[in-house]
Amino acid sequence: MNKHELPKTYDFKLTEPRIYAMWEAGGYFQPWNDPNKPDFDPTIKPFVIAIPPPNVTGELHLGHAMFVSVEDLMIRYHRMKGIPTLWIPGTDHAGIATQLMVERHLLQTEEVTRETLGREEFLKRTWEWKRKYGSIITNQIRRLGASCDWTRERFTLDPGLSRAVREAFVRLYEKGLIYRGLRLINWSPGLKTAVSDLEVEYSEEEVTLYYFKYMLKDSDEFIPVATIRPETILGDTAVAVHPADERYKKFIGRTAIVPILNREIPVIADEYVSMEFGTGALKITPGHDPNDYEIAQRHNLPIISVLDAEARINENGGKYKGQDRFEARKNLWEDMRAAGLTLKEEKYVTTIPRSQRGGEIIEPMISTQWFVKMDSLAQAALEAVRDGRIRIVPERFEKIYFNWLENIKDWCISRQLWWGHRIPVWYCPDGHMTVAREDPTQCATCGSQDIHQDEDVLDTWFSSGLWPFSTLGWPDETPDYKYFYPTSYMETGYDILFFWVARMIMMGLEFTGQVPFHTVYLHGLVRDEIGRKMSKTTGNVMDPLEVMDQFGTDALRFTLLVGSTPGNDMNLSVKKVEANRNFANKLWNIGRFVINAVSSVAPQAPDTESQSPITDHWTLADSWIWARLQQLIRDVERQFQNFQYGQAGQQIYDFIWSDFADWYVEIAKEQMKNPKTETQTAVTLARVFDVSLRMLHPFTPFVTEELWGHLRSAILQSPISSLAKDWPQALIVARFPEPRKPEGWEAQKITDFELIREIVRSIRNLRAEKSVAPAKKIAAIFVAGAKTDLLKEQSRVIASLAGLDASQLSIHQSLNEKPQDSAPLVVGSVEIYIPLAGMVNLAEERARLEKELKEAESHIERLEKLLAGDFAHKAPPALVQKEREKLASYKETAEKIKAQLK
RNA sequence: GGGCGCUUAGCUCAGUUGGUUAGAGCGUCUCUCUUACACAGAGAAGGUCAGGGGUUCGAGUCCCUUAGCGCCCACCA
Repeated sequence: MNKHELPKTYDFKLTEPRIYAMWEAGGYFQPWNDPNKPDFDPTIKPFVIAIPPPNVTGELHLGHAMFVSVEDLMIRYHRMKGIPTLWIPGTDHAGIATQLMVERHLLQTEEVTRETLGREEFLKRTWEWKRKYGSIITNQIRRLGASCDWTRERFTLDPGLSRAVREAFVRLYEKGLIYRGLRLINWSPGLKTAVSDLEVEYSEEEVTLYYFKYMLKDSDEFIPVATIRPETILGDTAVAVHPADERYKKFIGRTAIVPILNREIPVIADEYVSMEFGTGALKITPGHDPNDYEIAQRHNLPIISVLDAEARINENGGKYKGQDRFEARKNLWEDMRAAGLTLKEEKYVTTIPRSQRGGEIIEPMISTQWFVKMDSLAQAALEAVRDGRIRIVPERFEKIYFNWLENIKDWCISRQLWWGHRIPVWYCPDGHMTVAREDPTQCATCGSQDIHQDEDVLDTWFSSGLWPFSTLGWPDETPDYKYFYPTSYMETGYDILFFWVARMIMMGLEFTGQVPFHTVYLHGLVRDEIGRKMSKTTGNVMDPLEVMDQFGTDALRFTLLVGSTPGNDMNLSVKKVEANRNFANKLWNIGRFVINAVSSVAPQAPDTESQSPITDHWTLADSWIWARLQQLIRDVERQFQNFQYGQAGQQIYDFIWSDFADWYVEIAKEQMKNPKTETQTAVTLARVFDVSLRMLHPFTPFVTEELWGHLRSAILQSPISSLAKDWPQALIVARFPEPRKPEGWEAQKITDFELIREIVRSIRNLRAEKSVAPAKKIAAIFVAGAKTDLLKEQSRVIASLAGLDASQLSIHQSLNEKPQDSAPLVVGSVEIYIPLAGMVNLAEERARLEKELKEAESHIERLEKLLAGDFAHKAPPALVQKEREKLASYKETAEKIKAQLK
């Protein structure tokens, strides 16, 4: 009959790709106020998020699903508020990760290493790889429903962004904030590159602590020393003891002999040495230990490096040259044992530095690298958060942020890799450095044309740090940059607060003089259902693509958004996603019902212009659901303002399922049968459903868009078409509901309806208790007192929902004699008698009533005590009033029950 | 060594200006394929909100403390 025959089950597989294509083709992802267009209005403030760029060769994981869900929610919400909204997408070249991937691939397929290919060829291959696979991740982001402006997509190695990197480097250099120097840095022997402090992870491990003798020159005396890395003995340049240590005082200033190598080194005194720990004496290896390095600086000790790039012993290691560090450790120890220099070995638990990427043990090494001076940058970044220009949500991360920045050390930014932004510095044979924005042809100092560029590339995070403005055209003052910068929110996982967020803030302030965003929202990590980190080795990785295949994108998104709170990790289980798939389907079926109702409105239906559903002929249910909806809109708005997205989603869910579907829709079925109420019911259904879809859209964009389209066209083709006359083509740009001040009638309607609802529930309850067949209509007698009019008015509703026989239903203000052979119920001040011939067991009924009486009385007791105390004059009057009313109601109930029991 | 988070129904978790004997989903039990939906409907059972102390008229919510779990930061060989 109607044109809107929708299938019984929501088919997300067909719907999602179609809807996404519609959005993208419709240009909805682009800000409606565009600085590059003639009708641009610069006075309208936009809402902007720069996406955390996924690795260009990465694969979609739940971390992506999480940030897309949250950011798309933020973006869609603001877009629906009518704000010009821009979500800038893009990808990160991810230096180490990508280079490793390509290297591995080349080795597998062609059996070549990057070294044999050479730098130029290797980079060519990597670009090919990027071109071939780089769009996989962005397409997967699309599948999540991300409403990014793909016309503004960026890649960190794009010419524009590369220019920004150079600009940033040169400016910092010219300001003296970038320097090159020989320093002790963290070296990754597996990756053969320096890494920053952040890229080193420490894990507690059990190792061996080796005790040995440091023999003193020309003497049988020795100083006992302990180490966990015996191979570093080869690089020792001193033995240190505490100046006040009675045991070793006498050795200070003497000479010790390095085992096996027989090098002579001094015994020095330094307060750093702890007398209580170990043997109280310390071997000093400035070339391979940060503390020793500092001590060496104080005492002017030589620095000897004994390891090469792959952590093999170098020429300074005598006969151990060429041996791997662990091999050398074993061999050296054996030799020392043979020489009678060892004392003992014991098990020892300590923190071991490991590479975040490769997992191998990081080796501190002396090396020439590029650094960024952090003091002034960090200071500015601290200020920005302290003075509130940037707000971090949840707030507790501010402390963590402060703590890190207050203790920050210079940032090693050079990497011995090929894939990345090459350091824009050229050297001539005389050692002059030329630092330039454009590739120079000659040395800036001496004019020599024999110049070569620094071999190293920059840390990936250097370019990521520029992301919020480099994507908008900086350093040029482009229209996009001028309008969209600074961005609004920065949304990302708390695990990259230091790596990325802090650096963006520092660089943003340094280069643009503005905070790059005013709000940082940090989400938690997604873990498996029992809280374990998802990892390939544990085998508990959930693939978002599979989850979406099985349950749909909306279900996954809703699950990630609801039940997770900012900054807290969440445990994700398939069960939850399934439950939310069910919700999408529930919504779908509510939609089918609503659309059907709209389509069946009689042609001569009256006009529906009135915006308020409160006219004389609107039913209690109509008014109630509308009032509840207004309440919900207010709650949701508040929740959005406070970043409580999960809470907002949950409330919308509850409203739709528990209020709208379970109650209003059921009542609507009855009202639709009555020509008098048919139209208003369809209108109410349509309105409430429309608003629900709008509110839900940022959470579950696909199913809501699809349903809204059907709803809209159903309305436009119906006699109530004026309802949708101002609606746009697509829900994605429809207005998000605005909260209104509660109107006077709302509270009363809600209270009245609650009574009806309680009455229905208690009758249903009784039916279940008495095992009355569900289809059986039963009689009922109501004694309603002051509520008589209300009940009379609602008798049809009560009858249909509670399965009563309308012809055997009577409502009295009072009754002299209580009906015989009936089960008595008391709801508030209303008494209900259900005649159940032969099924009423007097003893049972008494027991039930007594139980209810006891409950009411315990409430009375509690409330009386409460109201007799300080509560009555200390608590807010409105609250006291509410409790008084409750007490009165319980008292009435109790009296009614007592009367029953007589 | 600092700092932070978590501990609420059998399970996974919500519960943000403290307001009155706690909510959801899943699971369990009883009914029902009632013309939107069995990916559903109706009903039910289930919690001394980790333990202790305090502030308050009132605490799951604020303060102190203890315990367990987890995370971050930190140079003790």
